[in-house]
Amino acid sequence: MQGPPHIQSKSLSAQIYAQLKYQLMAARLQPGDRLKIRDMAQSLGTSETPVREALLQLVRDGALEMKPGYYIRVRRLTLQEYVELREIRLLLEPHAAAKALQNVDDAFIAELEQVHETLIRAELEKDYPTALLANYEFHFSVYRRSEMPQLIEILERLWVQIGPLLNFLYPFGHPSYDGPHQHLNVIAALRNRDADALADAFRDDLIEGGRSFLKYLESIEPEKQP
Amino acid sequence: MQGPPHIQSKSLSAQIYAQLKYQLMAARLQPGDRLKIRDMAQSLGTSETPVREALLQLVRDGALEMKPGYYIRVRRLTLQEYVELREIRLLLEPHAAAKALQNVDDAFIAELEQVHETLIRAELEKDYPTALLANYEFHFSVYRRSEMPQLIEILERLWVQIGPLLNFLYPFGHPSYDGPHQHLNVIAALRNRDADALADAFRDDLIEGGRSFLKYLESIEPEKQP
DNA sequence: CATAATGAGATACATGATATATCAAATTTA
DNA sequence: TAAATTTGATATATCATGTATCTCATTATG
Repeated sequence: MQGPPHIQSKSLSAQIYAQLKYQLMAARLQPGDRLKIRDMAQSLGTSETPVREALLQLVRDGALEMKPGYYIRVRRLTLQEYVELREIRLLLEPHAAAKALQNVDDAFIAELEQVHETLIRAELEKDYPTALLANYEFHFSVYRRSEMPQLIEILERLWVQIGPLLNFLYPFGHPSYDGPHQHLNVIAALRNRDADALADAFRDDLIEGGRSFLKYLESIEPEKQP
Repeated sequence: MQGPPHIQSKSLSAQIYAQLKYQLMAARLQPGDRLKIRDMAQSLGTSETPVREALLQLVRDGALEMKPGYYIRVRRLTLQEYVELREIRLLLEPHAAAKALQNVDDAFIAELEQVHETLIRAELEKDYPTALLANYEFHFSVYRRSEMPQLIEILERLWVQIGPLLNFLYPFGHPSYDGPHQHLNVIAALRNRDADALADAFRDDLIEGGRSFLKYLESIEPEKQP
């Protein structure tokens, strides 16, 4: 999600799709939020067709759910679905990171540290949308260096499914930092050019980052989210 | 791809999407084949809107490629893209198989042997569409037992990207069986309830199955496919 | 209290209009 | 004369608009 979307010279469907994806990642939308084609078309100043097409793409991505003749809303992940997504991410993300290592230079590591600082600052200030975007940027700026575009596509789809849930849970369950932040292990591993340590650092970040979310999800699962 | 598509009581887009997906897996379409919205709408007896929507889904899946104002055609994978997809599959498919093991019983193994026999018979008779579908069925009937629906979704998307290429290459490059077929190792591992052996068998099947494709792809890559 | 009819709201689809990319032929130019 | 460029015709996707249909909630009814 590189900056706010100012796309041009693409089809309208594609532009709307990109906008929505950004909103899903940037804490603008929460699980269960309903999206109405007609309203969106009006507020965007377009017709319903491209809106509908963009929404259908996101349904396919698993970010939205649709009851055919009736409504479209931001998908609500069950606890079980969240766990499954995490399991898949554990298979893919450490691998992407390890592959990225060969394309990492010192300048990149410096940039990454900047992103991490932005994340920490935003968390302290309780600016969760910024924190979420910084976390996204931290992970994907590494993954992108893997030069595996199709793997990155898959990972983007996984993240856009989880995004709204994080938006909802972040204030309650963001990592607590008893120990050092896992991102620092990532940076250290990059410095040492140690692929195994790098993969492990991402694995740990995923597990630790998810732990508090999981705990919270378990506690509210019976009653479901609003 | 369970049998020919006779879908009902779904949205038109979804029906058309399912049909196209089937055709992509069943050797009806080859890389580079062009798909025209208007023609398809006419031959299906529907309007253009649902056709376009179905095609857009498949573009999103990576099965089709589209030059925005101009054409839509079956995607042509480059050698590099094929290799990347195989790398991703190697991360996911053995895992899915291992997870499936706990839900496998003897009746299932017997069914799987039937599917494998269908595959072998079809290959001998050079009935490649049937062989491809049987191979699909062999793999996914195992994966489905993993009870990881989202992982299976991802795998389906990977296969639908590769499908047309296999349709094109199968006559040239289908596995040669110097040794025993890897599917037999799969069945043996299932019988022994050996998760590691099962994962390895799928890994080997993927690598061996891809080897001859790769060789062929490399030989024609410079000039590209028709 | 359970069930059936009714109505509002939203999506799904069909139809029609517009814009744009490509290709080929004609024209210009070296 | 040959090459390159322009120009126009054609085909196609894209988007807008209008209509039909479906789902659910509410209310009426047995």
